[in-house]
Amino acid sequence: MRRPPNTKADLLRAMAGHVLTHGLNAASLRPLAHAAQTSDRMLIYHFGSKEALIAELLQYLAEDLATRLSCTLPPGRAISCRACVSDIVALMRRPPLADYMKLWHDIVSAAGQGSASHRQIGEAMIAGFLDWLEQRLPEGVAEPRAIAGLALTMIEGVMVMDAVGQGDVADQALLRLFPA
Amino acid sequence: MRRPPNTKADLLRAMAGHVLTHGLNAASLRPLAHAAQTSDRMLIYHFGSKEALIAELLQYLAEDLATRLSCTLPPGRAISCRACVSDIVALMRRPPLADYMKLWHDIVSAAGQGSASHRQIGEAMIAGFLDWLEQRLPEGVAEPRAIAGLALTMIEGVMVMDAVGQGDVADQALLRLFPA
DNA sequence: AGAGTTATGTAGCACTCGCTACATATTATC
DNA sequence: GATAATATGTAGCGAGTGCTACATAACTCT
Repeated sequence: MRRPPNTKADLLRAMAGHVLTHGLNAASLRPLAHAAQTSDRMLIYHFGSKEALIAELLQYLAEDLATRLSCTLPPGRAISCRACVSDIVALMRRPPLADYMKLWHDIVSAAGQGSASHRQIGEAMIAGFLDWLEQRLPEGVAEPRAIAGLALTMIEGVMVMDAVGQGDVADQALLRLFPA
Repeated sequence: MRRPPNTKADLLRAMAGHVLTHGLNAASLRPLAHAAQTSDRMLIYHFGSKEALIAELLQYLAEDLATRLSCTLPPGRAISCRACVSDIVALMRRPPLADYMKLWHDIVSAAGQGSASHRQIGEAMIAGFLDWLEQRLPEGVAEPRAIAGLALTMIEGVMVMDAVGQGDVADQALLRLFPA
């Protein structure tokens, strides 16, 4: 294995792009293979099964999202809980992170339908987000873990409202969560 | 058309049961037809296309959910915002309404991926829920529409957290939204 | 009774799905 | 250079997809 032209990481990166633009439900082997300039035959060869491939792909995308989040927002603590949440929401609503939110809802949907692998990756993503969010809260906030949970739950609700075209309601709600 | 053994409403009721237990992604014509004791041929005959069928089915299910919500919770206003929200969440988490929440996330997922019909039905469901929720808030709440929006956005977030096994975080968040 | 509309069964088409069998390159090891 | 392990192409299988063509019942209206 000197310089394999298509290492697993290369494949994952290419497939991630496809999934981000077309969604999980359109993630069939042949389209994924085409996006990675290989064949369905080779995807099964590398990952064993579609289920295992999707699991690895979601893992890759989860780390990718976490990295993008940390790198895009200025490091350090927010000036207020309100600013912390509204900054994150604003970021999630615009490309390129908006695509990750569409994918996130695909994961939530599959997890709700009973897919253990989707539920696990979803649980881990929330846990990681929670840790990161807690670190971003302003200093001196009482019970930061609980506040982070409140903020994250609210953010999830906002993203749902956005998805069905009710972003205005979500905006009004955000204004009331942490009064200025 | 005297007594057609299978009227459209009969078909919709039977198919609704199937979709509630198996989800939207498993809603193919043949399984749906089997659930309604008819054939894919007849479903297309009655509804014109699968897309139109799903649209009518979701419309039916949305009205069904609204009816169940109104009939299950005791009529009248809640004693507090906190109780109002927690009663609704408790109801949504248990059968039979939990199935509607899984379906709801399927709708959100499809809407996010750009399906106009799913986005429309989702938008209408939120609007209806918002009206109903506003009516249930205690008397004397300032700006009840905005509070209903806050409560509903939070409820959506709680249901997402539940779907990925983070219901505990959602519970903690609920306790802080409307302090007792 | 004849004509026309409505309802339904049977068969099938063209396509996609995940996956596999088989053959064959390419590379690593001895 | 022989042998073995790794990597890849071609072709296809069986199942499922939405949908249609065709035939034919059953019923309504004149």
